[in-house]
Amino acid sequence: MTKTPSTKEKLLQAARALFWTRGYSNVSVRDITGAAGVDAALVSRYFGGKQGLFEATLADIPAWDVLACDRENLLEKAVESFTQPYNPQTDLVNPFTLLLANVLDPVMGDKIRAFVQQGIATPLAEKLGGVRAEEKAAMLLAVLFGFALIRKNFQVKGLTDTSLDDLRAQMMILGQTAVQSAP
Amino acid sequence: MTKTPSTKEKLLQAARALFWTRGYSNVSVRDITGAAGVDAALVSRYFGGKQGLFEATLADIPAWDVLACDRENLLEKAVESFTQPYNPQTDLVNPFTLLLANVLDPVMGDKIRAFVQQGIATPLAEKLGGVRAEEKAAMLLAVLFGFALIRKNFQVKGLTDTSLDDLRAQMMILGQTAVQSAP
DNA sequence: AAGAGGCGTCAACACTTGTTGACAACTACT
DNA sequence: AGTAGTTGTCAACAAGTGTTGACGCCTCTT
Repeated sequence: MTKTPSTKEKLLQAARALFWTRGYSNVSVRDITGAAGVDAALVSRYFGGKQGLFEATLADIPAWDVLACDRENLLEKAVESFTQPYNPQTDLVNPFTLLLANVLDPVMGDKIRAFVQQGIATPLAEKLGGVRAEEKAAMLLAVLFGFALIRKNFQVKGLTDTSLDDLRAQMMILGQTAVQSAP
Repeated sequence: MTKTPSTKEKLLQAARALFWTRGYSNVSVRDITGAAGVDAALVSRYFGGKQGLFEATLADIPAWDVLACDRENLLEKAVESFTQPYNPQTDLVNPFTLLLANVLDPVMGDKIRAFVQQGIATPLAEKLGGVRAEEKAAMLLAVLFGFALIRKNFQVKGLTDTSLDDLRAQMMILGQTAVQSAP
């Protein structure tokens, strides 16, 4: 049986779920502690404040496992990780929405941008290699993030109701196009 | 000479500039009135409150002029409108960032989604026509919005420092791929 | 038994938020 | 001149924000 999580873990879990969907400024400390079922004062006690709690959730983001696989099936893995079924429960491990939800925040924006550049874009460019690696990596990220944005956040009709297999096939074509350098 | 704008116009202008960059919840009424140089009480007087002011800026969005041109040069116009130089002053007429900045807002999200679907995605699908028009339109939007997201918001290196001509060429290829239906 | 340290609860704080109503200044009309 | 309507100013409000310090409870050690 799973042992009951500690208060610190309960706070982290609730914070991640809320920051993930609504962004730093749209979530209050009392929202988090209310969802976690603990007192509001414990956020300052355990994490030094709301900002510290947010940074703890940020540090908690798993390394994007796509970066760990070979160059050949990198594209396939990337597409797969961005076309998972729409399930808030399991999607928590996907850092995408947390990044999107907070990049505009006046205090957290810089942190988010630095994370995307150093933790995602630069390693991806190194993995891709070749000429104009940075540009190709950025284009691929644009395709992936744009897809997730239109599907999950804007919920535009053509992407929310199509089968995952069809979507993945389309995304593979787009991804391959993105990583091919113009002559 | 340009006649001095009325208080209402000054408020709308400042509100658009701030909501555009930081999102609804990250902007306070006093931020706006401070930038406009007017009293904070006038927001409630003229627009019925902060929410009314936001909706006024939303109603102020010009119809996406790309939707007005022919089917042939639609793609070129769309790419062009999304690859303008990074200029906050002129970019105010581009609805993109206002939409992105507020789609996650707990109170404004629904309004934004409805606007994107009815004001952009559906007309674009009708313009594209053919089989799977909705899907193709959504994919094209994903490419366009994803590009703007990675470039302007995340400021990833490969897209911020490349020449506009190169970027446009790349985007044209991606856009054409997006609107081609899989067999 | 007595003390210490970790853990949670409660009330309160200083501050910002959006909004309101009273009041003054000005213009336009009779 | 007098009056009505508009427009801007000021102070204040209630609600919500993040944070702090005092207090009580439980467990372990001596």
